[in-house]
Amino acid sequence: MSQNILLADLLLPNIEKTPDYYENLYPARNLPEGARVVRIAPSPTGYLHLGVLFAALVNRITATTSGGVFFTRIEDTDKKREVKGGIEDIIDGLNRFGITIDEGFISGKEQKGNYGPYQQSHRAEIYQTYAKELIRQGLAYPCFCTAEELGALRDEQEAGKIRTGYHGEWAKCRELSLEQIKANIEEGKPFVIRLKSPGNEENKVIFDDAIKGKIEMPENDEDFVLLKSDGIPTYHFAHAIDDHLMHTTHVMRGDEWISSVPKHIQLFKILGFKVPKFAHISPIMKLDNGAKRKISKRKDPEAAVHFFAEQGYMSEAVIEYLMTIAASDFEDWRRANPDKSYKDFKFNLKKMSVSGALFDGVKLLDVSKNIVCRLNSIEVYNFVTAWAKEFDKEFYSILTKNPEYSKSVFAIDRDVPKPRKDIAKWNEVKDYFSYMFSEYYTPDLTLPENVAKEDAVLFLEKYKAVYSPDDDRQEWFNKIKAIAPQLQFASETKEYKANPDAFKGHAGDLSTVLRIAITGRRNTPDLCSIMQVLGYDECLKRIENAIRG
RNA sequence: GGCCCGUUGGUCAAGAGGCCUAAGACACCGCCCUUUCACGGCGGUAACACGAGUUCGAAUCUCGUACGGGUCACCA
Repeated sequence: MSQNILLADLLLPNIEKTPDYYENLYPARNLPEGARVVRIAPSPTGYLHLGVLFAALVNRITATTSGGVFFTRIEDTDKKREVKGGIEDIIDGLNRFGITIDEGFISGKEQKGNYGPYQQSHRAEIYQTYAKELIRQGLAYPCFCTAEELGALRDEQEAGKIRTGYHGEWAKCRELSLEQIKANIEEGKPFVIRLKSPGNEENKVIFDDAIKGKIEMPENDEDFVLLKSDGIPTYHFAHAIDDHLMHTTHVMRGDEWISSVPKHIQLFKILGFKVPKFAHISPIMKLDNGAKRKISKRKDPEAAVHFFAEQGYMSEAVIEYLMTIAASDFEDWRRANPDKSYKDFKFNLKKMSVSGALFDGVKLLDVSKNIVCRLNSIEVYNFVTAWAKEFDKEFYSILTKNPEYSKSVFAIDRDVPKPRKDIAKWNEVKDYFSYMFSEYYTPDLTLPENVAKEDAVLFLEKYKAVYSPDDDRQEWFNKIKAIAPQLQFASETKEYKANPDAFKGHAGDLSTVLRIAITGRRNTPDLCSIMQVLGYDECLKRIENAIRG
């Protein structure tokens, strides 16, 4: 035993505290029964990934539903992969999506809470303290194996068809004597600290995953690395210590971690910690050449959450869509509670899919339309201009040149009892309303097949004479109906349908002619409103242009 | 390859041995409404991976096969 204490001091001479110090520093949280303490622990290796957003959402809503705490912790123990500005990108990204953070990094720069620091690179002493304790107890040891040696070991195992890894008799450094270790250290050989795993592959470890259910796996017997040669912990070790000290009750993370759970459970037990509840979230998938695969940062633009901002999706829409994936009963709830915030939804982990869902951009569009159609013209104006300011400067200046006009454009078929459901994302707006802005107006004056050019011209001439900008919808259409018979068109559609041979067409066809003259399109929102917004002079100009054309 | 997990219409999914002649949503198609388009209403096409077994009875339980996914680092 004293050998172990000597070893501990030799390996980690600068560590003077003991685990008790930290146990006292971070007392249990004072939370009501049933409150769940959850977290996301992203590593700052790039921009905010859709999967991280999804995990954050699930954690957030779990904390909210249970009256618990949602915190963030930065897992920056791999300095090689670290990206500058990575923390800001992730945390600020979450904020932009309305994911509120109770504790930890609440912005790119600020941390909040009594269980910090919330950045693993600032917690080295804590991990080393626990590692030292493990060494003292003979549960961890130094390993001097080089990458080459480890590679050779692996090759040997593969050749002999033996399970690979640093376990059992393959764990050479387990047997090193104190003298050998001393000599190695004096030679300046780098070393890692490994767990002396008490596990046996023959035994089973069973745990109940809150999402996936009961899972049974062989016990861990690998002497995996606790502390890397730079004294920084691996994920596994940091996870056990941080989630214990931060009193996480539910570890909800991507399901790529499932296979490591035996390691984690073993660590928690060895360290004398209470094992948290695990919930492994299935990844969001993507169809690639007919094959399903996890959505990838490298291959899929939509993996980066920034993509949605560029396209002009509302963050609410993305969240709403993610909720439909997260909870199979969410859509039913939404129908019953159309006006509530998703935050009021009672989230149940059991309603999460066990297998990964394919990302469905078409469904997102639909969800998005349902949200946008509830906005009024002022809100749309504000959102579109905010979007354009960042992603379409030209459109921005056009929109803001005459804000009142722009707002009246967005009011068309919107500030009415039954708003139109058309726009899903802001980058569609320019094209959708192009005819409302002279800069983008490129008319296609092709007439429908059933209307002759002469009739169209004649109609426009007659209409021009009676057109008044003050006409309401009723009056507006009445004028078209009044002209119809003069051109052998039916005033009423029913009239035409009852006796199609008696007419060239019906008033609807003529309104299409007018629509084409005014907008250069065959399909638009309410034409009467469009003409009112465009104004008399502009409409007249366009009608005359169409007559000439 | 070892170890885990999964497989219900094109997609998301409900489903916990008889309520399944298998719900709903998106997409698609048709009809109605309608000045176009959209909205809305009504209707339609379309699924339990396969094979054994247990059972009076299986989408649901068991086993096997196939396929898909994850994981096997001093990365997280």
